[in-house]
Formats: sequence, structure tokens, C-alpha cells
Amino acid sequence: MLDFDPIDEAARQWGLRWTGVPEMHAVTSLMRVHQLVLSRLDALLRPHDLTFARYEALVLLSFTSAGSLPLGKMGERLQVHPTSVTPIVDRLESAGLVRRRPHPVDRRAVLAEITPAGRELVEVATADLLAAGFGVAALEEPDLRQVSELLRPVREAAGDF
Amino acid sequence: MLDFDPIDEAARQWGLRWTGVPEMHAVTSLMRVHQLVLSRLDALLRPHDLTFARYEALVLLSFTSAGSLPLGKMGERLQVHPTSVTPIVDRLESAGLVRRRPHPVDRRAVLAEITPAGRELVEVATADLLAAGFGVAALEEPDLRQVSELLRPVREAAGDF
DNA sequence: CGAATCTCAGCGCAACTGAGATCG
DNA sequence: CCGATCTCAGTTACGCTGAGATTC
Repeated sequence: MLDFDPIDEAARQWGLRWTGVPEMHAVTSLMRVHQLVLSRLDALLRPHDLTFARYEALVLLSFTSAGSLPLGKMGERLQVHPTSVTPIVDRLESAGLVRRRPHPVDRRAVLAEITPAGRELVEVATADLLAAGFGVAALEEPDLRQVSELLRPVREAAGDF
Repeated sequence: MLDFDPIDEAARQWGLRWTGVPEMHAVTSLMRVHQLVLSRLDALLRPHDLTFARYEALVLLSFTSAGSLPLGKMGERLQVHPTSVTPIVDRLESAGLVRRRPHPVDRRAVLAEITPAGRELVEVATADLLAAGFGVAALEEPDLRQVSELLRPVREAAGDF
């Protein structure tokens, strides 16, 4: 562990040469916290043989009324590249957490449907994540809400909605 | 593009089954904004044959008084895994932006030293990033500072400093 | 001797490109 | 015929584990 805040120190040096100190500090903080939270969540999910990406896919399916979605829709909602959905569903399917089914009307499409085992695992894994404060136990509820609201304009400017 | 905020919608469904909505919303927002900002920065740096990780390493070296650091120290300051520093320095070295030098007193250690070409590239690349608002042009300065301060406890709790 | 420093091989995961097959 | 949907092959990249060589 360092005996100083490496981001504060980098920002100090940055300011000696360039503008944009608030931007640099915020972006560097974002990168670091993302790294910390993601590695924490992945560690919590590893005993269940899940990555955060696979966990998100499972949660998405459990939220649908039919328990299934076409792979293309999953890619949209999870905001991952279309070609990345196939290997995610592959892994979930080989673990018995989802199964592929033909789309009832569109024979081009493939549905991923969550299985009872998938629903059980979502509950267990979610309980683990919640017990660990989702990796952000250091923040109280008002601060968490503020983080969400502060970051919203960035998503909006990127055309997310 | 979706006609609704996918994170708001996911949080709504989450609340029907589980607790921790503020945590889930903040973490999901963090993940998405990280993805957006990083891909934007990488796109800005690609013409210079740099990734954000390699750019950060170059900036770090340019901030030192001697223009050089042992690879281990670089890993600490950049907060990347020790074994990840070697390939980063490899790529920078093959591009002529840094060179490896023996440590003057500790013969176990290797110094990475930024070259004049490296210093020039840092200036050009930084100008590009600043012109693009570092990928967070959607936020004003007070909001950027608030993001940094809100995220600080997470880094602190992880033992970063 | 133990500890630190760097390198390397290997594994897993992820993103993307380009192509192909199938179907609306 | 065009476009949508999924799959596959191949490339690139990154992060980590485990091991080894060297040196303090």
C-alpha cells in the first residue's frame, strides 16, 4: 500500500503542465473504482462459476415474463457486442443454467431460456452480492444515488437512451 | 438506441425482488460509464498506437525527475499487476517511446526511461484527450470534482492509500 | 537463507472483424 | 433481393497464476 493517494499525486503533477485536472482526476478515479468493484464482484461470483457478465445475463433472463429472450435482444439490453452473446450463453448452457430454444415464430432467432437451476443460482449469487454491499459498502445510500445521477449525463450524451 | 434508460428499467425490476437498489444502480452505472469513457479514450489514442494503459505509463514516466522508474514502482503507481508491466513496457520500447536501462545500484531492477520521442508523443496525445474533454465533456467541473470525492471512500476502503 | 525483482509460459476471458448459413 | 439473426474462425488484448533466474 502507498502512503499517499496516487491519484491526488498524479493530479498535482498533471496541473503543473496541463489543464483539465478535474477531468483527469474523475476519469482516473472512475477507472480505479471500476477495477476494484469488478474484481470484488468477480471474486464473490467465482465460487458459483460465474463472471459478472454471465451473472448479468442470468439476471436479465430472470426478469423477463417468459424467462427467455432472443440472443440479439440480450446483447442490446446488456450492451455487449452481438458476437459476445454466443459464448456467454454457451457457458451458461453447459452449466445447465439456461437452454437454447427455437423462437416460436422467427426461425432465424434463438431464445435463451433460464432453467430452474439458473433461477436458484441467481437467488444465491444475488444474496452473496447483497451481503457484500455490491462492492460499494463504503458508500451510504445518498452517496450511491448521487453517483448514479452524476454519471447519467455521460450515458445520455453517448446516446444510451 | 433504446427508448428508455436500460439501467433505470433494470433497477425497477430489481426492486420488485431484492434490496440494494441504490447499490445496483450505482454499480451498473459505473460499469457502463467506464465502458463508454475507456472506449472513447482508446479511440482517441489509437492513431498514436497507444492504449490508455500505455498512455498512463508514459505520463507517469514523464512526471518523474529522472524520466525513469523501476518496473516494480511503475506497477505500484499505475495499480496494475506486477506481471502486466512487462508487456506494457515491451510495447512502448518497441515503439521507441521508452528504453530499458540497468538500475544503477540494484542489479535485480530494470529501469524504464522515457525517450525524447516518448515525451513528444505524450504532449500530442494529451492535447487530443484534453480537446475531447477526456471523454467526460458531458460533465461540468463541479460535477467532476464531486465524482472524484464520492468515489474516494471506495478506493480508501480497498486500501489504496 | 528468505525476500525482492523481473521475465516467461500458460490459462481464461473479452472484444472485434469477417465470413457464412438460415430465414423474414 | 435485401436485411436480420446467429454461429464460427481468427486476431488482439489483458489480467492473473505459477514458475524460474537473478540479486539483495
